[in-house]
Amino acid sequence: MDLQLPPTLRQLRVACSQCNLMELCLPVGLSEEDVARIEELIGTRRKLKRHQALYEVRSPFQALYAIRAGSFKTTIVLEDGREQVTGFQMTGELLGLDGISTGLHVVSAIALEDSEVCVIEYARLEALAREIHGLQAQFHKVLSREIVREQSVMMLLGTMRAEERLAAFLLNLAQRFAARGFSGTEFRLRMTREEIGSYLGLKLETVSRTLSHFQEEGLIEVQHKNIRLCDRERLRALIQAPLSH
Amino acid sequence: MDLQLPPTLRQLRVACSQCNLMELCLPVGLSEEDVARIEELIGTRRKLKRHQALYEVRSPFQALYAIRAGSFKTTIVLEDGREQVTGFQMTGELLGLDGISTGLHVVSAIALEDSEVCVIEYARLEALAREIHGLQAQFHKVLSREIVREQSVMMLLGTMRAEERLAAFLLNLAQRFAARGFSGTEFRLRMTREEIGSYLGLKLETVSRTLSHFQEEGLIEVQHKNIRLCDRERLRALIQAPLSH
DNA sequence: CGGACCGTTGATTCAGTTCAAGTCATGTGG
DNA sequence: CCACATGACTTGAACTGAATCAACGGTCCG
Repeated sequence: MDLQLPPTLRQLRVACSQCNLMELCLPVGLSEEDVARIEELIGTRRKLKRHQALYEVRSPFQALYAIRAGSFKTTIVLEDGREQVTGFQMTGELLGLDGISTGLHVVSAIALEDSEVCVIEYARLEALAREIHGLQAQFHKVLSREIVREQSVMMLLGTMRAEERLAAFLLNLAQRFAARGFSGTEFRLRMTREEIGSYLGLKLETVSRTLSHFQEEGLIEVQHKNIRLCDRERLRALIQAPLSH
Repeated sequence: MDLQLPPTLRQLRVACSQCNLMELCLPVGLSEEDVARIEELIGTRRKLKRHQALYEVRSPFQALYAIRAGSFKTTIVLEDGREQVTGFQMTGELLGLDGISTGLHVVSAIALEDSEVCVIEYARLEALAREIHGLQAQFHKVLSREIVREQSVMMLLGTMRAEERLAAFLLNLAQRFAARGFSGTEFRLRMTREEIGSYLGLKLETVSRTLSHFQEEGLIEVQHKNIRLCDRERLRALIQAPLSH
């Protein structure tokens, strides 16, 4: 049946039920029939090139976006031009939640590599959430999870030292790669040192130095954007008791 | 009719429609009849003494709390005991959103003064949100607003200098007091210098020094916990261009 | 009314920034 | 397909904003 649709429409209809991100995305824990109904939600998909904006700050909000492939950063800009990365999002994660509050986006979402998202029209999501209990519950959890995530970033920025921030960052990335079936030990950073620094409240030089330092200590191996975690336990211990010298 | 109920029950039934916080709390923008239905939601109220916990980290989540009177801080604790204040909440604001994600609270909520909250059982809220469109919409906005608020704290912690952080903090408080019908120019801090510092990622000495500095500059008057904003414009300007000396 | 907490201020230290120089990688146009 | 330009990363040296350590005054609560 799908095969009879013209190619562009066929592309629109790759179903949630067929998507290997199902258990990371909105349809978590839903029955088969509910997932079928959710598929109505996914209007279109959108491809983005590296550095392209999925949405910009102050643009009107109408949709959420589920990342199907690739990764993004979200950034907020101060009037004087200073920019802060507020998050890095990868496959299966939802973008756009910031817009619900005022109807305008307060961050920009920029692709870190060529990426593809599922467009979830918000009005339809709200309507469907009223009908499907599990979808409502899951959506609320996603919103709350974002609140919790940001709280741990606040912790990181407010009380941790540079080493601890980097360690927490690497472990968090590793854990998310692992949850997606990739190696949690060896991975490629999709963002620059400057973007990492912006996220962690550090300068790019500090990020670079700290990574080198970790390498000297045998905690990780760094080769450009390729990271290998050699001693996860010590890295984890670092978060509570930073290297003392 | 209310008067015929025993005192304890009467207390339970002070209605949203009678509450002067209505336009700050969940019932924003609802019709009279919908507000009447929301009143079913508000199970009980709870009074807390200063320093008392409304909920503790890791405690099971079943309810949200609307602050009826008083104020709170939310804190998150690292395993080594370091603590971070993640927010200050005042009248009309909602507490407990962090628990939705996992069913356990990830922060503790502590009263900064003798306070009172309305208990909103979460299961009932979800059920009612499925029926009342406006309630659902408003609840999602509240969740999103918290995400946005935390993003601006991330900005503050990640890219601002001590002076800017304090200025942003004071202006934010002023704006919230004003929204509640209090003076946005003169107010009393409900929290200690240490708590402010924890929130802003500064030490209490830095908070104290910076406040003194603002006073020398004629930006504010400080007397213990009483603050008076003398020059709002310069304070605001500070956020983009910190005092250079 | 006494004691613990809260806040202020000063001197010193230090983690991270800033400035600078140079290497390496990437990708674009000739 | 190479050459060159640009952006990304590393490392070093000097600087600085905020932390730390310390001492003291004020206040508020029990």
